[in-house]
Amino acid sequence: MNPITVLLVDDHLVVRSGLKALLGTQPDIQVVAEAASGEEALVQTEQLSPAVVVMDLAMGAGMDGIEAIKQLRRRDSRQAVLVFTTYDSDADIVRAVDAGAMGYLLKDAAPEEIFSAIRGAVQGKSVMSAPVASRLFQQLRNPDEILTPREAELLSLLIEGLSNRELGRRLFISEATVKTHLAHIYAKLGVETRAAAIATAIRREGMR
Amino acid sequence: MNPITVLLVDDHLVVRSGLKALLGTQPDIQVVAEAASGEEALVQTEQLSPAVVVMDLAMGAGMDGIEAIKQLRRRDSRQAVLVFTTYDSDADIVRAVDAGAMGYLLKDAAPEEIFSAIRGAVQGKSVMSAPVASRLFQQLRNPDEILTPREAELLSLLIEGLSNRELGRRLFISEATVKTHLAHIYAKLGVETRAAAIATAIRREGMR
DNA sequence: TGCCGTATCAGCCAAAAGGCTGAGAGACCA
DNA sequence: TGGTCTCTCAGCCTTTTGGCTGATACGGCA
Repeated sequence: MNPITVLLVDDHLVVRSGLKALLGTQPDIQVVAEAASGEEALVQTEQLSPAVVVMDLAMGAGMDGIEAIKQLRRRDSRQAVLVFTTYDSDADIVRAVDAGAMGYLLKDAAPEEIFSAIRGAVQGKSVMSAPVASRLFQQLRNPDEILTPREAELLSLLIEGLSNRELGRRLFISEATVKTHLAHIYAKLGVETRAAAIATAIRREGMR
Repeated sequence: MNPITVLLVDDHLVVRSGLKALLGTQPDIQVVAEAASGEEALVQTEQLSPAVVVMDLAMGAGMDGIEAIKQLRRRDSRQAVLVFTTYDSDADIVRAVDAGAMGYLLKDAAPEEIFSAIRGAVQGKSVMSAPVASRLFQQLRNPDEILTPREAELLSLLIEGLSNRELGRRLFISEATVKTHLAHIYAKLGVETRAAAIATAIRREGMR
């Protein structure tokens, strides 16, 4: 049986080599190429059609990981994308999954976990580190549970179309505080603008 | 039977006197006060409790008519507010009705129309000039019909949470054009910000 | 032929929103 | 007692939005 071909995408050489060495210990996994940026990843994928793309989200310059995943999805390539990153922020997890990632691994994951994630990915199984999975499930089950009471209150007014100033007046807090809450809400909903937050919140049913 | 007490609110003296003279011809209608601004209108209403407030929307300085109507509603006063204005823009009509206006008359309305509007208002009947009514019904029936095809297209992307730049790229037009379209959409939906536009559009069912 | 609606774009300016950092107070829990 | 979470606020700076004015172009309709 042919080995699973893998493309590594990470802007740090050390990480790439380390991962490559690690994966090299597995006879059924073969790293066929490396890329240091999202752009490079797209080109390499096009040319080599690896079975799995293991990608960091934070790329120093140019296209970031999320965008690269979206681009790959758009070309309806059949590669499975595994996110391999340092942090497990709520926002990144949601965005990566939305973009089409098959799995989400933390860099401190055990080697065996990484191997099985890659093997599972080619079979269409999605794998994620335990802490990541628990966060994601919590999100999916009830996205509002992860919002604090105050944040939920603010969100419910936000979707009425109020401005920051109006939100502040309504809740008897300063505009600065409103902005702080909003930043947290955006992070938790996995969006970047109030427009997207409203769209997301209203769509998640119940909030209308 | 006591005459219907009326407060006139308009920043133009000539309009007030003209209207006062006109209404003076009707024995069952009595103008008890006049105000030249939204603020003044609130004070006068408080003190005199007129049965009907006839108000222009465009006030030179300070609080505008829409805001004045909202304030009156908030104090849950029992006055009926009739909008008496020069223009019949879609935005103003919707906003005035939303704010709680009982009727919407154009300044070129026939005297008889004005009299009957005032008489109807005290009985809880809402009256509006024919062109106003037709616009409003069109809005309510299907708000999208009044949007041009291009505007509707833009709106459908807007509620996805895209920024102006992204909208431009997606539609192959400049950001300037996006802004122009947005301004028109806001006017037609009767909102002022993209956040409110999204909230409104999604709620009007069908757009989700 | 001239006007109107639609779609396109520009430039300028003010207001709103967002990113980032840092910080203090109170609650709760280990 | 010390850490963590939540809520609060500030300042600074950049980007995005929105308001306003004005302009060009095309197609239909009177």
